[in-house]
Amino acid sequence: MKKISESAVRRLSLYQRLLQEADAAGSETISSGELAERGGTTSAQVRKDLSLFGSFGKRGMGYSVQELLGRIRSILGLTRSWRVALVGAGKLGSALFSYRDFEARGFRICAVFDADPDKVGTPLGDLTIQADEEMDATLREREVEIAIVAVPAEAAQQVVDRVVKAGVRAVLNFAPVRLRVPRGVTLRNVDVTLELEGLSFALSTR
Amino acid sequence: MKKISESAVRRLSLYQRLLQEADAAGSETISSGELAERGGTTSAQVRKDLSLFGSFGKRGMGYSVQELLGRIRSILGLTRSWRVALVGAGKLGSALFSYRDFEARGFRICAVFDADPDKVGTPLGDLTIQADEEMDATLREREVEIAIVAVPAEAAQQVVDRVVKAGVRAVLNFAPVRLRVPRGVTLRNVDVTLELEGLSFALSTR
DNA sequence: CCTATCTTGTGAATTCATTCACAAGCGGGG
DNA sequence: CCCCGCTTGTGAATGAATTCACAAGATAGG
Repeated sequence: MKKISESAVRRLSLYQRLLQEADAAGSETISSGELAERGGTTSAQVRKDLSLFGSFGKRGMGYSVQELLGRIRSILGLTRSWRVALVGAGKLGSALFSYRDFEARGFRICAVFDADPDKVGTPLGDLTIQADEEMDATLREREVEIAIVAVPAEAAQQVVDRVVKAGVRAVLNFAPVRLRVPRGVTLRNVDVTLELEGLSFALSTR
Repeated sequence: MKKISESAVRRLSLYQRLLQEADAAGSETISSGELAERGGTTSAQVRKDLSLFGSFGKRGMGYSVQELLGRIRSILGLTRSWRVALVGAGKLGSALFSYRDFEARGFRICAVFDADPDKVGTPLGDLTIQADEEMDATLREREVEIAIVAVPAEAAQQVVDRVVKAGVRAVLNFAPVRLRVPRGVTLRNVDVTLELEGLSFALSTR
Protein backbone atom coordinates (compact mmCIF):
# COMPACT_ATOMS: atom_id res chain seq x y z
CA MET A 1 0.00 0.00 0.00
CA LYS A 2 1.30 3.43 -0.93
CA LYS A 3 2.04 6.00 1.66
CA ILE A 4 -0.75 8.35 2.60
CA SER A 5 0.30 11.83 3.65
CA GLU A 6 -0.96 13.32 6.85
CA SER A 7 -2.56 16.18 4.96
CA ALA A 8 -4.49 13.72 2.80
CA VAL A 9 -5.83 12.04 5.92
CA ARG A 10 -6.84 15.41 7.32
CA ARG A 11 -8.75 16.15 4.16
CA LEU A 12 -10.48 12.79 4.19
CA SER A 13 -11.62 13.52 7.68
CA LEU A 14 -12.92 16.83 6.47
CA TYR A 15 -14.74 15.29 3.51
CA GLN A 16 -16.37 12.90 5.92
CA ARG A 17 -17.76 15.79 7.89
CA LEU A 18 -18.91 17.61 4.77
CA LEU A 19 -20.64 14.46 3.58
CA GLN A 20 -22.45 14.13 6.87
CA GLU A 21 -23.67 17.67 6.47
CA ALA A 22 -24.73 17.02 2.89
CA ASP A 23 -26.49 13.87 4.02
CA ALA A 24 -28.31 15.72 6.78
CA ALA A 25 -29.34 18.29 4.21
CA GLY A 26 -30.84 15.50 2.15
CA SER A 27 -28.40 15.41 -0.77
CA GLU A 28 -28.25 12.12 -2.61
CA THR A 29 -25.15 12.82 -4.66
CA ILE A 30 -22.29 15.27 -4.60
CA SER A 31 -19.55 16.17 -7.06
CA SER A 32 -15.86 16.62 -6.37
CA GLY A 33 -16.39 20.30 -7.19
CA GLU A 34 -19.01 20.73 -4.51
CA LEU A 35 -16.90 18.93 -1.93
CA ALA A 36 -13.95 21.10 -2.88
CA GLU A 37 -15.99 24.27 -2.64
CA ARG A 38 -17.23 23.42 0.84
CA GLY A 39 -13.89 22.11 2.01
CA GLY A 40 -11.79 24.96 0.74
CA THR A 41 -9.78 22.93 -1.76
CA THR A 42 -9.94 22.01 -5.45
CA SER A 43 -11.89 19.36 -7.26
CA ALA A 44 -8.69 17.78 -8.56
CA GLN A 45 -7.43 17.50 -5.01
CA VAL A 46 -10.61 15.79 -3.90
CA ARG A 47 -10.48 13.28 -6.72
CA LYS A 48 -6.80 12.62 -6.18
CA ASP A 49 -7.34 12.02 -2.49
CA LEU A 50 -10.15 9.58 -3.13
CA SER A 51 -8.26 7.84 -5.90
CA LEU A 52 -5.67 6.77 -3.35
CA PHE A 53 -8.24 4.31 -2.06
CA GLY A 54 -10.33 3.39 -5.06
CA SER A 55 -12.87 4.85 -7.45
CA PHE A 56 -16.12 5.59 -5.78
CA GLY A 57 -17.82 7.96 -8.20
CA LYS A 58 -19.87 7.73 -11.37
CA ARG A 59 -18.66 9.78 -14.30
CA GLY A 60 -21.06 12.52 -15.15
CA MET A 61 -22.89 12.01 -11.86
CA GLY A 62 -20.52 12.54 -8.97
CA TYR A 63 -20.56 10.48 -5.81
CA SER A 64 -23.37 8.92 -3.86
CA VAL A 65 -23.27 10.78 -0.57
CA GLN A 66 -24.22 7.72 1.43
CA GLU A 67 -21.81 5.42 -0.28
CA LEU A 68 -18.84 7.77 -0.19
CA LEU A 69 -19.51 8.51 3.45
CA GLY A 70 -19.42 4.81 4.20
CA ARG A 71 -16.23 4.33 2.24
CA ILE A 72 -14.42 7.17 3.94
CA ARG A 73 -15.59 6.12 7.35
CA SER A 74 -14.28 2.69 6.63
CA ILE A 75 -10.95 4.04 5.38
CA LEU A 76 -10.54 6.16 8.50
CA GLY A 77 -11.44 3.29 10.78
CA LEU A 78 -14.58 4.98 12.04
CA THR A 79 -16.93 2.07 11.62
CA ARG A 80 -15.97 0.86 15.06
CA SER A 81 -15.55 2.68 18.34
CA TRP A 82 -12.25 3.35 20.08
CA ARG A 83 -11.38 3.16 23.73
CA VAL A 84 -9.73 6.33 24.92
CA ALA A 85 -8.06 7.30 28.17
CA LEU A 86 -7.78 10.86 29.36
CA VAL A 87 -4.68 11.68 31.35
CA GLY A 88 -4.96 14.96 33.22
CA ALA A 89 -8.23 16.14 34.69
CA GLY A 90 -7.46 19.83 34.98
CA LYS A 91 -9.45 22.53 33.26
CA LEU A 92 -8.57 21.40 29.78
CA GLY A 93 -8.95 17.70 30.54
CA SER A 94 -12.37 18.26 32.07
CA ALA A 95 -13.47 20.34 29.12
CA LEU A 96 -12.39 17.58 26.75
CA PHE A 97 -14.11 15.00 28.88
CA SER A 98 -17.45 16.70 28.62
CA TYR A 99 -17.21 17.33 24.92
CA ARG A 100 -19.99 15.01 23.84
CA ASP A 101 -18.98 15.04 20.21
CA PHE A 102 -16.19 12.52 20.86
CA GLU A 103 -18.63 9.93 22.05
CA ALA A 104 -20.85 10.61 19.07
CA ARG A 105 -17.94 10.02 16.73
CA GLY A 106 -16.89 6.76 18.28
CA PHE A 107 -14.21 7.87 20.71
CA ARG A 108 -15.28 6.60 24.08
CA ILE A 109 -13.41 7.87 27.10
CA CYS A 110 -13.26 4.92 29.46
CA ALA A 111 -10.61 5.97 31.98
CA VAL A 112 -9.42 9.23 33.51
CA PHE A 113 -6.20 9.75 35.43
CA ASP A 114 -4.70 12.60 37.39
CA ALA A 115 -1.60 12.96 39.52
CA ASP A 116 -3.28 15.22 42.07
CA PRO A 117 -4.24 13.09 45.12
CA ASP A 118 -7.11 15.51 45.86
CA LYS A 119 -8.71 14.69 42.56
CA VAL A 120 -8.22 10.95 42.71
CA GLY A 121 -11.50 9.29 43.64
CA THR A 122 -13.62 12.19 42.41
CA PRO A 123 -16.37 11.11 40.03
CA LEU A 124 -16.34 12.47 36.51
CA GLY A 125 -19.38 11.50 34.49
CA ASP A 126 -19.80 7.81 35.13
CA LEU A 127 -16.08 7.34 35.71
CA THR A 128 -13.86 7.96 38.69
CA ILE A 129 -10.57 9.80 38.47
CA GLN A 130 -7.77 7.34 39.09
CA ALA A 131 -4.23 7.77 40.30
CA ASP A 132 -1.36 7.63 37.85
CA GLU A 133 -0.13 4.48 39.56
CA GLU A 134 -3.18 2.60 38.39
CA MET A 135 -2.56 3.56 34.80
CA ASP A 136 -0.74 0.50 33.63
CA ALA A 137 -3.23 -1.99 35.05
CA THR A 138 -6.32 -0.07 34.00
CA LEU A 139 -5.16 0.69 30.48
CA ARG A 140 -4.45 -2.97 29.88
CA GLU A 141 -7.61 -4.18 31.54
CA ARG A 142 -9.85 -1.84 29.53
CA GLU A 143 -7.82 -2.35 26.37
CA VAL A 144 -7.35 1.34 25.83
CA GLU A 145 -6.10 2.19 22.36
CA ILE A 146 -5.77 5.97 22.40
CA ALA A 147 -4.49 8.29 25.13
CA ILE A 148 -5.24 11.98 25.36
CA VAL A 149 -2.50 13.75 27.27
CA ALA A 150 -3.67 16.94 28.97
CA VAL A 151 -1.05 17.40 31.68
CA PRO A 152 1.54 20.13 32.25
CA ALA A 153 4.51 20.13 29.89
CA GLU A 154 6.91 18.84 32.55
CA ALA A 155 4.87 15.69 33.14
CA ALA A 156 3.96 14.87 29.57
CA GLN A 157 6.96 12.79 28.56
CA GLN A 158 6.65 10.64 31.64
CA VAL A 159 2.95 10.12 30.97
CA VAL A 160 3.48 9.16 27.39
CA ASP A 161 6.18 6.69 28.37
CA ARG A 162 3.77 5.10 30.77
CA VAL A 163 0.84 4.79 28.42
CA VAL A 164 3.07 3.41 25.70
CA LYS A 165 4.39 0.84 28.10
CA ALA A 166 0.79 -0.12 28.79
CA GLY A 167 0.19 -0.89 25.12
CA VAL A 168 -1.33 2.34 23.87
CA ARG A 169 -0.27 3.01 20.32
CA ALA A 170 -1.85 6.38 19.61
CA VAL A 171 -1.44 9.58 21.58
CA LEU A 172 -3.03 12.99 21.26
CA ASN A 173 -0.86 15.45 23.11
CA PHE A 174 -2.00 18.87 24.29
CA ALA A 175 1.13 19.74 26.26
CA PRO A 176 3.44 22.27 24.61
CA VAL A 177 6.40 19.92 24.28
CA ARG A 178 7.88 17.75 21.61
CA LEU A 179 7.32 14.22 22.88
CA ARG A 180 9.35 11.18 21.96
CA VAL A 181 7.50 8.01 21.13
CA PRO A 182 8.90 4.71 19.91
CA ARG A 183 8.41 3.60 16.34
CA GLY A 184 4.96 2.13 15.89
CA VAL A 185 3.27 4.66 18.13
CA THR A 186 1.42 7.50 16.43
CA LEU A 187 1.58 10.93 17.99
CA ARG A 188 -0.43 14.01 17.15
CA ASN A 189 -0.01 17.34 18.82
CA VAL A 190 -2.46 20.11 19.52
CA ASP A 191 -0.44 23.13 20.47
CA VAL A 192 -2.53 26.20 20.99
CA THR A 193 0.31 28.55 21.81
CA LEU A 194 2.01 27.59 18.60
CA GLU A 195 -1.13 28.42 16.65
CA LEU A 196 -1.38 31.79 18.33
CA GLU A 197 2.23 32.47 17.46
CA GLY A 198 1.40 31.63 13.85
CA LEU A 199 -1.28 34.31 13.96
CA SER A 200 1.18 36.71 15.51
CA PHE A 201 3.57 36.09 12.63
CA ALA A 202 0.85 36.64 10.07
CA LEU A 203 -0.23 39.90 11.69
CA SER A 204 3.35 41.11 11.95
CA THR A 205 4.37 40.60 8.35
CA ARG A 206 2.52 43.21 6.40
CA MET B 1 9.75 39.20 0.65
CA LYS B 2 9.56 35.56 -0.25
CA LYS B 3 6.70 33.44 0.85
CA ILE B 4 7.07 31.59 4.13
CA SER B 5 5.27 28.30 4.42
CA GLU B 6 3.03 27.56 7.34
CA SER B 7 5.18 24.62 8.31
CA ALA B 8 8.25 26.83 8.43
CA VAL B 9 6.47 29.20 10.79
CA ARG B 10 5.44 26.29 12.98
CA ARG B 11 9.03 25.19 13.20
CA LEU B 12 10.25 28.67 14.04
CA SER B 13 7.78 28.74 16.85
CA LEU B 14 9.12 25.42 18.01
CA TYR B 15 12.74 26.59 17.81
CA GLN B 16 11.77 29.55 19.93
CA ARG B 17 10.50 27.24 22.61
CA LEU B 18 13.56 25.03 22.43
CA LEU B 19 15.78 28.07 22.72
CA GLN B 20 13.93 29.20 25.81
CA GLU B 21 14.54 25.81 27.33
CA ALA B 22 18.21 25.90 26.37
CA ASP B 23 18.45 29.39 27.82
CA ALA B 24 16.83 28.29 31.06
CA ALA B 25 19.30 25.42 31.18
CA GLY B 26 22.12 27.92 30.93
CA SER B 27 23.37 27.20 27.40
CA GLU B 28 25.20 30.06 25.77
CA THR B 29 25.29 28.65 22.27
CA ILE B 30 23.51 25.96 20.31
CA SER B 31 24.13 24.32 16.94
CA SER B 32 21.62 23.59 14.21
CA GLY B 33 22.21 19.92 14.96
CA GLU B 34 21.21 20.29 18.59
CA LEU B 35 18.12 22.27 17.71
CA ALA B 36 17.20 19.65 15.13
CA GLU B 37 17.72 16.83 17.61
CA ARG B 38 15.46 18.44 20.18
CA GLY B 39 12.87 19.54 17.68
CA GLY B 40 12.62 16.28 15.79
CA THR B 41 13.92 17.59 12.50
CA THR B 42 17.24 17.82 10.64
CA SER B 43 20.06 20.31 10.91
CA ALA B 44 19.70 21.24 7.25
CA GLN B 45 16.05 22.02 7.87
CA VAL B 46 16.90 24.26 10.78
CA ARG B 47 19.50 26.19 8.82
CA LYS B 48 17.22 26.51 5.81
CA ASP B 49 14.41 27.83 7.97
CA LEU B 50 16.63 30.41 9.58
CA SER B 51 18.22 31.39 6.29
CA LEU B 52 14.81 32.61 5.14
CA PHE B 53 15.28 35.54 7.47
CA GLY B 54 19.02 36.13 7.64
CA SER B 55 22.20 34.56 8.90
CA PHE B 56 22.35 34.49 12.62
CA GLY B 57 25.04 31.93 13.35
CA LYS B 58 28.81 31.81 13.54
CA ARG B 59 30.49 29.12 11.47
CA GLY B 60 32.19 26.59 13.61
CA MET B 61 30.37 27.88 16.67
CA GLY B 62 26.63 27.61 16.14
CA TYR B 63 24.14 30.21 17.34
CA SER B 64 24.09 32.42 20.39
CA VAL B 65 21.03 31.19 22.26
CA GLN B 66 20.13 34.66 23.47
CA GLU B 67 20.58 36.32 20.15
CA LEU B 68 18.76 33.71 18.10
CA LEU B 69 15.92 33.73 20.58
CA GLY B 70 15.63 37.47 20.17
CA ARG B 71 15.74 37.22 16.40
CA ILE B 72 13.05 34.56 16.23
CA ARG B 73 10.85 36.36 18.70
CA SER B 74 11.16 39.41 16.57
CA ILE B 75 10.38 37.50 13.37
CA LEU B 76 7.29 35.96 14.94
CA GLY B 77 6.12 39.29 16.28
CA LEU B 78 6.46 38.22 19.88
CA THR B 79 8.34 41.25 21.14
CA ARG B 80 5.05 42.98 21.77
CA SER B 81 1.86 41.77 23.36
CA TRP B 82 -1.38 41.08 21.52
CA ARG B 83 -4.92 41.86 22.55
CA VAL B 84 -7.11 38.80 22.31
CA ALA B 85 -10.85 38.29 22.65
CA LEU B 86 -12.38 35.02 23.67
CA VAL B 87 -15.77 34.25 22.17
CA GLY B 88 -17.56 31.44 23.93
CA ALA B 89 -17.26 30.92 27.66
CA GLY B 90 -18.30 27.29 27.84
CA LYS B 91 -16.10 24.53 29.20
CA LEU B 92 -13.45 24.90 26.55
CA GLY B 93 -13.53 28.69 26.55
CA SER B 94 -13.12 28.80 30.30
CA ALA B 95 -10.27 26.32 30.18
CA LEU B 96 -8.51 28.45 27.59
CA PHE B 97 -9.17 31.58 29.61
CA SER B 98 -7.42 30.24 32.66
CA TYR B 99 -4.46 28.89 30.73
CA ARG B 100 -1.84 31.23 32.15
CA ASP B 101 0.69 30.43 29.51
CA PHE B 102 -1.01 32.70 26.98
CA GLU B 103 -0.51 35.73 29.16
CA ALA B 104 3.10 34.74 29.71
CA ARG B 105 3.66 34.56 25.98
CA GLY B 106 2.15 37.91 25.24
CA PHE B 107 -1.41 37.01 24.36
CA ARG B 108 -3.59 38.98 26.69
CA ILE B 109 -7.26 38.12 26.80
CA CYS B 110 -9.03 41.42 27.25
CA ALA B 111 -12.63 40.59 26.44
CA VAL B 112 -14.91 37.56 26.79
CA PHE B 113 -18.25 37.07 25.09
CA ASP B 114 -21.00 34.51 25.33
CA ALA B 115 -24.43 34.22 23.79
CA ASP B 116 -25.99 32.69 26.89
CA PRO B 117 -27.86 35.43 28.82
CA ASP B 118 -27.28 33.52 32.06
CA LYS B 119 -23.54 33.87 31.65
CA VAL B 120 -23.51 37.51 30.61
CA GLY B 121 -22.46 39.66 33.55
CA THR B 122 -20.64 36.83 35.28
CA PRO B 123 -17.09 37.74 36.26
CA LEU B 124 -14.26 35.73 34.77
CA GLY B 125 -10.87 36.63 36.18
CA ASP B 126 -10.81 40.41 36.16
CA LEU B 127 -13.16 40.58 33.19
CA THR B 128 -16.90 40.28 32.87
CA ILE B 129 -18.60 38.09 30.31
CA GLN B 130 -20.29 40.29 27.77
CA ALA B 131 -23.20 39.73 25.43
CA ASP B 132 -22.56 39.09 21.75
CA GLU B 133 -24.31 42.34 20.93
CA GLU B 134 -21.54 44.28 22.60
CA MET B 135 -18.89 42.62 20.50
CA ASP B 136 -18.50 45.17 17.80
CA ALA B 137 -18.16 48.15 20.12
CA THR B 138 -15.90 46.41 22.63
CA LEU B 139 -13.57 44.88 20.05
CA ARG B 140 -13.01 48.25 18.45
CA GLU B 141 -12.70 50.09 21.72
CA ARG B 142 -10.10 47.68 23.11
CA GLU B 143 -8.38 47.36 19.74
CA VAL B 144 -8.57 43.60 19.78
CA GLU B 145 -6.36 41.97 17.18
CA ILE B 146 -6.97 38.25 17.63
CA ALA B 147 -10.19 36.36 18.32
CA ILE B 148 -10.41 32.89 19.78
CA VAL B 149 -13.63 31.22 18.71
CA ALA B 150 -14.82 28.56 21.14
CA VAL B 151 -18.52 28.34 20.33
CA PRO B 152 -20.62 25.49 18.91
CA ALA B 153 -20.14 24.72 15.22
CA GLU B 154 -23.49 26.22 14.25
CA ALA B 155 -22.61 29.62 15.67
CA ALA B 156 -19.00 29.86 14.54
CA GLN B 157 -19.45 31.39 11.08
CA GLN B 158 -21.69 34.07 12.45
CA VAL B 159 -19.18 34.86 15.18
CA VAL B 160 -16.29 35.07 12.80
CA ASP B 161 -18.25 37.38 10.51
CA ARG B 162 -18.89 39.64 13.43
CA VAL B 163 -15.36 39.83 14.72
CA VAL B 164 -14.03 40.43 11.23
CA LYS B 165 -16.46 43.24 10.78
CA ALA B 166 -15.11 44.70 14.01
CA GLY B 167 -11.60 44.81 12.59
CA VAL B 168 -10.10 41.59 13.89
CA ARG B 169 -7.68 40.16 11.38
CA ALA B 170 -6.63 36.89 13.01
CA VAL B 171 -8.87 34.09 14.24
CA LEU B 172 -8.15 30.89 16.08
CA ASN B 173 -11.11 28.59 15.59
CA PHE B 174 -11.90 25.60 17.80
CA ALA B 175 -15.26 24.78 16.25
CA PRO B 176 -15.33 21.76 13.96
CA VAL B 177 -16.31 23.67 10.82
CA ARG B 178 -14.53 25.13 7.86
CA LEU B 179 -14.97 28.87 8.27
CA ARG B 180 -14.89 31.44 5.52
CA VAL B 181 -12.89 34.57 6.10
CA PRO B 182 -12.21 37.42 3.68
CA ARG B 183 -8.80 37.86 2.14
CA GLY B 184 -6.50 39.60 4.59
CA VAL B 185 -7.82 37.75 7.61
CA THR B 186 -5.73 34.84 8.88
CA LEU B 187 -7.51 31.77 10.17
CA ARG B 188 -6.09 28.83 12.05
CA ASN B 189 -8.09 25.84 13.13
CA VAL B 190 -7.73 23.55 16.08
CA ASP B 191 -9.90 20.56 15.38
CA VAL B 192 -9.60 17.88 17.99
CA THR B 193 -12.01 15.44 16.42
CA LEU B 194 -10.05 15.60 13.22
CA GLU B 195 -6.86 14.75 15.09
CA LEU B 196 -8.52 11.80 16.77
CA GLU B 197 -9.71 10.58 13.40
CA GLY B 198 -6.14 10.81 12.18
CA LEU B 199 -5.14 8.50 15.02
CA SER B 200 -7.98 6.18 14.13
CA PHE B 201 -6.68 5.98 10.58
CA ALA B 202 -3.16 5.25 11.76
CA LEU B 203 -4.35 2.50 14.08
CA SER B 204 -6.54 0.99 11.38
CA THR B 205 -3.92 0.69 8.67
CA ARG B 206 -1.63 -2.08 9.85
C1' DC C 1 -29.89 5.56 -31.23
C1' DC C 2 -27.31 9.64 -31.32
C1' DT C 3 -25.70 13.92 -29.46
C1' DA C 4 -24.72 17.26 -25.95
C1' DT C 5 -23.33 17.79 -21.37
C1' DC C 6 -21.30 16.44 -17.05
C1' DT C 7 -17.95 14.66 -14.14
C1' DT C 8 -14.70 11.11 -12.94
C1' DG C 9 -10.04 9.05 -12.72
C1' DT C 10 -5.36 9.59 -13.75
C1' DG C 11 -0.85 10.26 -16.19
C1' DA C 12 2.00 14.40 -16.95
C1' DA C 13 3.52 18.87 -15.64
C1' DT C 14 4.33 21.94 -12.24
C1' DT C 15 5.08 23.88 -7.92
C1' DC C 16 6.60 23.52 -3.31
C1' DA C 17 9.45 21.48 0.49
C1' DT C 18 13.20 18.85 2.12
C1' DT C 19 17.66 16.91 1.92
C1' DC C 20 22.35 16.77 0.14
C1' DA C 21 26.80 18.26 -0.14
C1' DC C 22 30.38 21.40 0.07
C1' DA C 23 32.90 25.96 0.00
C1' DA C 24 33.71 29.39 3.27
C1' DG C 25 34.36 31.04 8.09
C1' DC C 26 35.54 30.85 12.71
C1' DG C 27 38.18 29.64 16.86
C1' DG C 28 41.36 26.98 19.60
C1' DG C 29 45.70 24.64 20.26
C1' DG C 30 50.19 24.11 19.36
C1' DC D 1 50.79 32.21 12.86
C1' DC D 2 49.01 28.29 10.85
C1' DC D 3 46.55 24.14 10.72
C1' DC D 4 42.57 21.30 12.20
C1' DG D 5 38.04 20.40 13.45
C1' DC D 6 33.62 22.09 13.57
C1' DT D 7 29.48 24.39 11.83
C1' DT D 8 27.17 27.67 8.99
C1' DG D 9 24.79 29.18 4.74
C1' DT D 10 23.27 27.96 0.35
C1' DG D 11 23.04 26.35 -4.53
C1' DA D 12 21.81 21.91 -6.59
C1' DA D 13 19.40 17.59 -6.36
C1' DT D 14 15.84 15.06 -4.89
C1' DG D 15 11.37 14.02 -3.30
C1' DA D 16 6.50 15.10 -2.26
C1' DA D 17 2.23 17.34 -3.05
C1' DT D 18 -0.74 19.84 -5.97
C1' DT D 19 -2.60 21.24 -10.22
C1' DC D 20 -3.42 20.56 -15.09
C1' DA D 21 -5.64 18.59 -18.75
C1' DC D 22 -7.98 15.22 -21.14
C1' DA D 23 -9.76 10.51 -22.51
C1' DA D 24 -13.44 7.81 -21.09
C1' DG D 25 -17.82 6.77 -18.98
C1' DA D 26 -22.39 8.07 -17.66
C1' DT D 27 -26.93 10.24 -18.31
C1' DA D 28 -30.71 12.86 -20.32
C1' DG D 29 -33.28 14.51 -23.99
C1' DG D 30 -34.85 14.32 -28.44
